Amino acid sequence: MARAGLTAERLTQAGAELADEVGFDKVTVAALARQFGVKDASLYSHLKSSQDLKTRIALLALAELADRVSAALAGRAGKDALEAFANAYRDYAREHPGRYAAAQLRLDPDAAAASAGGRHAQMTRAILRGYDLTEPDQTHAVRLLGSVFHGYISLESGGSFSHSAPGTQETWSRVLDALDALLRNWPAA
Amino acid sequence: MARAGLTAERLTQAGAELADEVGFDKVTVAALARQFGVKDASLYSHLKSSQDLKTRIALLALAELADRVSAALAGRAGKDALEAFANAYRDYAREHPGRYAAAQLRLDPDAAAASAGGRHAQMTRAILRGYDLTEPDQTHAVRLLGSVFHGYISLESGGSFSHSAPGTQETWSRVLDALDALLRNWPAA
DNA sequence: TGATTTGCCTAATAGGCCTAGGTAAATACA
DNA sequence: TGTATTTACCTAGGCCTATTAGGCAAATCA
Repeated sequence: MARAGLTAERLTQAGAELADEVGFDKVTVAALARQFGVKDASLYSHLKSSQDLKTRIALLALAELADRVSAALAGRAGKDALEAFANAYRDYAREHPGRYAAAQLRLDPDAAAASAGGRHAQMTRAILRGYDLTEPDQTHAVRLLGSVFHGYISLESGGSFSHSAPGTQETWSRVLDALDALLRNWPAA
Repeated sequence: MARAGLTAERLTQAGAELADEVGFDKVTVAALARQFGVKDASLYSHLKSSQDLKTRIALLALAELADRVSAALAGRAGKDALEAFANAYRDYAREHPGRYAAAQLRLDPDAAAASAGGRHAQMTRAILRGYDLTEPDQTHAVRLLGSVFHGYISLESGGSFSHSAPGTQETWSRVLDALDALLRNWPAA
């Protein structure tokens, strides 16, 4: 009987594509096995568990996203960098909703350490170089930016903004204006 | 054989408590049946499906949360209202992580219409009465506040802020300061 | 008290996760 | 090139969750 040529990498890749098509929560070992025309049990030679599969997809997404953000950020500073950064996240979430959902998976400490999480944190800090903030305000600002972007993308994709005017694109760009203004005039403690 | 006295309401309440104990995603029909010492199938006289159970818990959480926020907001305006509002959300999420997660469930249009979602939107707008914003900036600001609070609570509860100094409480209060400053000086388009 | 409703039961199907142990295909090696 | 080893995939089976169909007994009502 011909072999399907499974590897952890191919399974992870296929799992990521499946996630974008049907939703991250519907990525199951069984569904993935179906895609490759093999039995469920066969995947366990390559994956430790269903959780392992999900973690791998999350790590893939975090790395892809970090690459994109990094590319978007190259050569930019100030508001230009802020916008590029924010748009890179939002665009990725729109193009790859399943992967983006995977990137929100809570990782165990080992996986988190091996993830691109550190790159994301560094890049967020890099944006602030264009603004005049010192510690601990820089950390507060990093956390605020993370919250706004994550929150906005999450609410927007959940449809929370789709029931009222104006359009979300307009709000997005006004929110970026507002954040830029805030970072330029960060209130003293 | 004595009856357990199940009703949709008791099941929803117990499901909400279970969610806070073990996580919303671990609330299953089977687990709930176990708690009441009945068979899984028995719950289907009261619930349409597992999805129905989750929706009911979500509606319960949204209503409870709206009540809390409403109480917190009474008699306050300006920054005072902003802080009360934000703290009401954050405190609820900390006290009831499972219910808070349930409140993020994406509801179908029918359930959404019957939910306390409208009250939440109204209350967010109410905060802005203390600031000098007109449409469409008011809507932009509502969306920004929703994004920040949702994003912050989500990241904080996921542990994203727990690996670095300073503490999240300090950041939280500086973020509220920053939002207050931003709303008082909202940049013109 | 008898009739009706209904709450909880048993039984059974289907799907997902996962382990143990087998067979055949690919690879290494002599 | 034939043989030995590794390994990719399979069968079988156990356990968990979701859900439906149909039955009996407890509660309720006439």
